[in-house]
Amino acid sequence: MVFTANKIASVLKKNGYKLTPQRRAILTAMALSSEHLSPSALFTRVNKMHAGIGLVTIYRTLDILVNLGLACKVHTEDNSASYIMRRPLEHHHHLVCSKCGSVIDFVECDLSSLERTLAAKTGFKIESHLLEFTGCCRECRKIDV
Amino acid sequence: MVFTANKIASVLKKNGYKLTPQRRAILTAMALSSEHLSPSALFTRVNKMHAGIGLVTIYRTLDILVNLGLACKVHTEDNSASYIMRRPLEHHHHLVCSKCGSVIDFVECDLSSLERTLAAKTGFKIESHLLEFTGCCRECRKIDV
DNA sequence: CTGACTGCAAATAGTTTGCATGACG
DNA sequence: CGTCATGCAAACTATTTGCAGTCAG
Repeated sequence: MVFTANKIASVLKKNGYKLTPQRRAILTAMALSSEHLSPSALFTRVNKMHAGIGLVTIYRTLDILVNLGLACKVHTEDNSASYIMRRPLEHHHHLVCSKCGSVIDFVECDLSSLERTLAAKTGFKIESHLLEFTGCCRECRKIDV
Repeated sequence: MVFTANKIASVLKKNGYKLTPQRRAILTAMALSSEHLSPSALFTRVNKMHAGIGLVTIYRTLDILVNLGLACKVHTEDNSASYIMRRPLEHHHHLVCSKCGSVIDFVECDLSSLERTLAAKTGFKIESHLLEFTGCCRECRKIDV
């Protein structure tokens, strides 16, 4: 379950941010998408619903969302960032299709024992981890043989 | 054990690439560093040893190394890429210090059962995975307290 | 009202490309 | 010697910043 646009809107307010039509449109567009969107992809979608919103506003809004922990940045192969609404509470990871770029989330991961081992061996204080599987999704396997 | 500059040089030759002084300098600089280096950091180091090498050449050489599987790209927090010499044969992952950027490799990972579960659930043919821990290394913990 | 927000344009930063010259093999 | 490699400058793409006008609360 993803945060709804309304839910996020109220979090924004609580943190002293104003709720402008632009921000509403951005939140709605993000909530409607289950994939990660690059700032410019989001820009395109947002402008279909509500023309005239600047790319800069997208960047600034994404920045706020990330700072509040409502959205998260995703690593992509090309050099641009992508953003996706964060699931409440859930720590999650991605399964990325190298052909079509579709992304599936998953929450399963049991790395705590490995984490302890590594911490003990290296003296690191481990703060987070990134786990990403790459492969070929069901659809692309059909096409490609 | 990291590839030595010489070892890599011979792989380059085998693959039909010419061995220029610029490439030698880049290989040496990379082999000397245990951390990942961004193209511009590498540029700085390379030019200390052998002035006059263009940043463009760094990019082109890194590209070749990645294609030959001799170096690999590392994810970083800012939007730039970093590269590090790859260890021969070994499948490995990184433990990255968020303070100083040092990288420790490790090979331990047991993700095969998770991989099977995900493959069954999603229909993906999983080809590879990326696992990266981020934290604060022993040295930086001393300094920072 | 008033400070926060927006859009524009211009500035940065990272990376790529076109092209004439230069050098490895 | 021919081809691949290099360096420069310019092109591009992604992102950030300065600023004056606008609007939510």
